[in-house]
Amino acid sequence: MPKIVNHDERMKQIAEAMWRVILDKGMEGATVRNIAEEAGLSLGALRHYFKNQDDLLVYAMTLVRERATERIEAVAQQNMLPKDMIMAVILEIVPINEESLAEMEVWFAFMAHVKHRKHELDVPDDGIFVGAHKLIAYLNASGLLKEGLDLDMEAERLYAIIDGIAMHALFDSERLQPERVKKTLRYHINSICVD
Amino acid sequence: MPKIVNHDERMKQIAEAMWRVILDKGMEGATVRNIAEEAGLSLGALRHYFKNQDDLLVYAMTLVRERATERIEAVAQQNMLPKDMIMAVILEIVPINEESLAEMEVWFAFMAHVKHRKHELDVPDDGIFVGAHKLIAYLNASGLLKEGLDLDMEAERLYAIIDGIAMHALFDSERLQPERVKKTLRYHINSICVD
DNA sequence: AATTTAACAATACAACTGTGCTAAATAAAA
DNA sequence: TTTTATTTAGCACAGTTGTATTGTTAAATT
Repeated sequence: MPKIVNHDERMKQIAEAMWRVILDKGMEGATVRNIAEEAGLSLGALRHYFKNQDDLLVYAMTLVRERATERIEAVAQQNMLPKDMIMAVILEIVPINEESLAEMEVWFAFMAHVKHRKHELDVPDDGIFVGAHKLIAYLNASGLLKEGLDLDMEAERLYAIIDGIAMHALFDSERLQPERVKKTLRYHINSICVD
Repeated sequence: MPKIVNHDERMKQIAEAMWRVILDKGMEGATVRNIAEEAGLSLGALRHYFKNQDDLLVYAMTLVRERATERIEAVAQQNMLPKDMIMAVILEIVPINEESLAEMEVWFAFMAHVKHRKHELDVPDDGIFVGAHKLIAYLNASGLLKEGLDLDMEAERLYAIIDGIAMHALFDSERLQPERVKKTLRYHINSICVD
């Protein structure tokens, strides 16, 4: 087969081009033409890889999720102190740098766009809910949690805080800068952990 | 037939029609034609009240914010126990019924849509940040806050929890139902208050 | 009574949309 | 080299978009 780049690689390049377009022009600017141009391809070429726009949309979303999951798992496999690991994992979700800020914006744009079409599109879940539960369970297993806490409630609360801060960091990045994000997260973790 | 309703009333009707369209079809379905049809008006009529789409967008956003603010202020003026009032105020923001769920969805759609156009559009702030600070300050003034809390951090955390839960209630309303929303919020408030 | 203005409706239009189709170019296999 | 499959480009198409223009009617003002 003609393999300057392989098929999957091209699909990823197109998906990444879509991210860039969304970052630059928002979801309303994410037309097949704009994406093709950003990817340096013709309309026909793009259509060769994705038979319609929804296919590309779902693929691009799934790829965002995969990339984030990979980063988190890489962090989780490092050998760190439990409280440090929790922080490190959360900081892979919450946008604190250019890359994760872009990722978050793309994900948000996707979610808002896809909200009223969940039934017709196979939209991936972000997995943060189960992640929050795992983090709380891990803290508990490490014996770091304070006495008398409700684990289920703590997971729900952590889940809300993660996405809340992520959202604020995205929409009000000037006010909620990386240092303040970290400070707030550390404050919360300390509030539920023994010293 | 002019003057059946006055000018401002018509503008509100059109904005409300826009909300309904967004709820039904999402932001991508919020075209001037769909909005006009939903409002029972012609394109020309709509254009008589809003000279372009951005004007309508900003007006509709502002109206969402105003309505919510009014509801919250009405609650705040009731004579309640501080902790109950805090809960009541937050429950006016977080979507727990059809109306506030719709409001939140519209607001979210707006935010996602105007994200990359903030500079050219005069989009209103939701005011929840200052609201969260006020709530914490009120709890503190009432002597209900636990010792040794960082007020600024508590406000930031409450702000994140409110918007995080709001977001989850919106996108995962099946799992995060009203009772669980209330339970989580009560859990958090109790965790920062003396018994 | 005459004039102006507010409140619409109808239509036109250029730009842009996703998608389908055809044909050419390219590379691999024979 | 020939054959075959993959990749790419270009364009047509029908539909939708926001907006501009023009026309009509009735109320308000003079």
